[in-house]
Amino acid sequence: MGAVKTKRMPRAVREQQMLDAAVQTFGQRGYMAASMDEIAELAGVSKPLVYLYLNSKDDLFTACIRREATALTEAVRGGVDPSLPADRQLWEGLGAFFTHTARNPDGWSVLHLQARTHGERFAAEVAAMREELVAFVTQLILAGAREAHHDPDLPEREVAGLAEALVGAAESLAAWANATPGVTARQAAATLMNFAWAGLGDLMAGSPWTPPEEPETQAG
Amino acid sequence: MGAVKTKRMPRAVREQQMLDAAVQTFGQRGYMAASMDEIAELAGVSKPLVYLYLNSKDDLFTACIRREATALTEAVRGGVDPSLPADRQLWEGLGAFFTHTARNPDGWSVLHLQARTHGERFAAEVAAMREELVAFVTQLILAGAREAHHDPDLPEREVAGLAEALVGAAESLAAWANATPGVTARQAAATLMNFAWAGLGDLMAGSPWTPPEEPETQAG
Amino acid sequence: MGAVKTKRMPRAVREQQMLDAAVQTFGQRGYMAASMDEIAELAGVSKPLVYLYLNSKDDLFTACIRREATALTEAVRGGVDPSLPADRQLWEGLGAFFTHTARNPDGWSVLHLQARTHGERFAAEVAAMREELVAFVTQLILAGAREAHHDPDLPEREVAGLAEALVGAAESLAAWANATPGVTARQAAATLMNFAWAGLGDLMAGSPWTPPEEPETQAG
Amino acid sequence: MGAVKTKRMPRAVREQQMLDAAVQTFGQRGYMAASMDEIAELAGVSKPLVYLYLNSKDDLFTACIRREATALTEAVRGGVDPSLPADRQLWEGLGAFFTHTARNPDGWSVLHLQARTHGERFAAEVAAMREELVAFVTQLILAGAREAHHDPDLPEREVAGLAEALVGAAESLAAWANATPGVTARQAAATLMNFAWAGLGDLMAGSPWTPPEEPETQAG
DNA sequence: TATGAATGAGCATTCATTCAT
DNA sequence: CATGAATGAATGCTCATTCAT
Repeated sequence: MGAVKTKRMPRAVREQQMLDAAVQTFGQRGYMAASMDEIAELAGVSKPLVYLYLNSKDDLFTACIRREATALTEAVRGGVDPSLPADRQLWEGLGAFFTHTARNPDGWSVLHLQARTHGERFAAEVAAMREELVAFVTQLILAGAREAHHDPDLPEREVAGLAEALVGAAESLAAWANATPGVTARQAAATLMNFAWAGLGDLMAGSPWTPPEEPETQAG
Repeated sequence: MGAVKTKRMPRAVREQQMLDAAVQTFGQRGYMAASMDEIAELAGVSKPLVYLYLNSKDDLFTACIRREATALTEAVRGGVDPSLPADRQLWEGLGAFFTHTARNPDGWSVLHLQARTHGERFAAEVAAMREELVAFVTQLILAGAREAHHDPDLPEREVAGLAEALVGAAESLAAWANATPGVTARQAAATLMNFAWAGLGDLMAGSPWTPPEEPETQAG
Repeated sequence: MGAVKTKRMPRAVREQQMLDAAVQTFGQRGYMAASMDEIAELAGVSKPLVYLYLNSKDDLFTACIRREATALTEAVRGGVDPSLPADRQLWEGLGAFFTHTARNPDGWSVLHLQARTHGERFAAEVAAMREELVAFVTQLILAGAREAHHDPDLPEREVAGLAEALVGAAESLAAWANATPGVTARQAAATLMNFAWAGLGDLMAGSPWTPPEEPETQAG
Repeated sequence: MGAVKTKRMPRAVREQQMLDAAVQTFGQRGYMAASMDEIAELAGVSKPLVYLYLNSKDDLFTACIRREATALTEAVRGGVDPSLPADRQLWEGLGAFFTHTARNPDGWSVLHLQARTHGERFAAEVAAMREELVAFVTQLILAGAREAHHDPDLPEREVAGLAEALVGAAESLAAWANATPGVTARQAAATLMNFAWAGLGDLMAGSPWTPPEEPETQAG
């Protein structure tokens, strides 16, 4: 179990092993139920070394949050082509989001569940990342409105609320997609895109939002 | 601190006091960080009495979840008039939801955060309640589609995903509304209703969903 | 479970019910593992009543020891006809002993195991009874020696040791007989009688002690 | 009080110190009344270290039983010269037994009293050792019978009962010898040897079994 | 006579954290 | 760079015992 016991490796490498073990353990057991003993064993090192490098359980958890938050935001930003129209950007961003969370369930659990349930300090850490995502979505909404050149009367707070709702729906669907067998990241993205862009009213009237054909692998 | 030390009360009353204290403590500290000592003190009783009545930390937490889940579902169902059209029912349900969660932040924390992060047993308990809400929303969506007499091509799973997204967005907005000063339950409901019913596309094109005028307190 | 809940009985009767429950519980669970709760429930009364009548766990246990010790000594004394020769008396006494202990395993457990393992106070209580039995056996040995009119050179302490060994062997065989299926009280008595009276040397040389034919039910 | 606080010792040494303290505490207080706190303090270490090495109160007790059982059987077997005649072997074995139990009263208490009164698990552990002793005695009885070349008609179960009685008598006498000032292991062995080998009948008739003179230190 | 309500005190166990090497 | 040895401080839980009625 755990990493193979290879001795004497450079600090940076060891640290990553520890963070890997920590994310896995925190994600599966929860912050409080995860013991430093278990993390150290899973990382294949002795407990004092974990303390030497990461300082304390608190700091270790914070490091996990930061690493996973960065990874997630980079995945989303990296998945989006800023030259496309707003709805296409949203569609791509959602796809990247669902793909990343599906591939890193422990990291997502750390961010979405653990970090928000164990003290303001950690919650603030994720909140920062979340605000980045919300801001990104907010920009998309405003850009979309501009593109519709309707200069729609969307007040500041209203847009903030919409972005918040969209991100919240995405987070919720991520868990649903992970838990429902047969639902892919792409399908989750499509469902949410429909919901968010077309709205229930249009959907019921038979006017869904139409996803582009095979956007990722397409030539043009 | 804690309830006034009133002695010798009937069991039923004491049990409610204990549940009150437990919901508050679990909601604020988290399941693991909450100590039975703290709960007992807050309830104004000795620890053995808590164990005598509620059996174990596990059982106490389960009792909290059940009480809060029941309270929430009843608040939502009770806030809806089933004779109204679908969008109105949704509007009222969301209003009741945001109102209840705003008034019971600790209970909402127990359901939304704590119960989902500490073992399958507890998660399953909330999942049952959540499914009830999702089913409720699913019925509304189907009813709305029927009302639009368009027999829209909404496959089973698609509807489930939509309902999931809507509930998720609501849950997320509840936290946002609680945390953002000046955002009322009514405003949160309006934002979400706009988002869900009209969709971003329509919103950007200047066609929002229009809430009824002062539905609860209206003259005519 | 437990006695049928009949209310308002005279104190003496209730006390016996409590002692019955206590002996059973102490005998099976052990002194420390037995809880006053369990005893009260088994006795079909509330805990305060147990305290009202028997005062404390300590006192309750002492009462159990006394009752069982008295019952055992009376059974042994009552089973012996003092007009018979020494070996016959020993034979009858052993039979009564094995019969009683087989019929009251919980009481025997209280005396033989529990009382000796939980503090001097209790041990002294059984020691008193045991000394009575040892004294009885000592008298039999001296009487037997006199009957053999050999005025054998048996010093005081030697006789005490012999009696001690005999009683110890009996106690040990009682447990063995209870645990070994198919070994009756009579057989246990015969085995011990052989061992004690004839001795291994004689047994090996083919000269066992001969038990009388059907002593208890005999005509003459 | 307790061991001098010597820091940083190898695990094996600390474990023995802990077992020493545990045997003493269990032997004197009893299994349930002994607290891990007391044992740790007596061992001169902190409680967590006891748990780190010995795992649980249960396991600690089991370890005590095993250590003491092994020590006792080895003492008895080591005290016997198998080339001697049966009665001499028995005499030596009894001597070793009484000597060992007199020197390790706490260990003997653990085996004889505590282990038998606190759950089947522990009882089974001692029962194994006891059966070894009973088997040893059974062999001696059969060997003795063969030496008397009388091919005495001793049925299987009869011999088992005899051995059981002898061991039981020995166990009982061990307690008696420890509690009676002035009774040495040698005297206890002589008393039991008389009782067991010659039998009360022969003793009364003036034909005791004769112990060899100074067996351990004599030349021939 | 009898009990529902209540508690002080203690116990086994675990965990984050630190020396000394 | 790395660890075996060690602990202070909690925490969940139980039990004998007592009021107030």
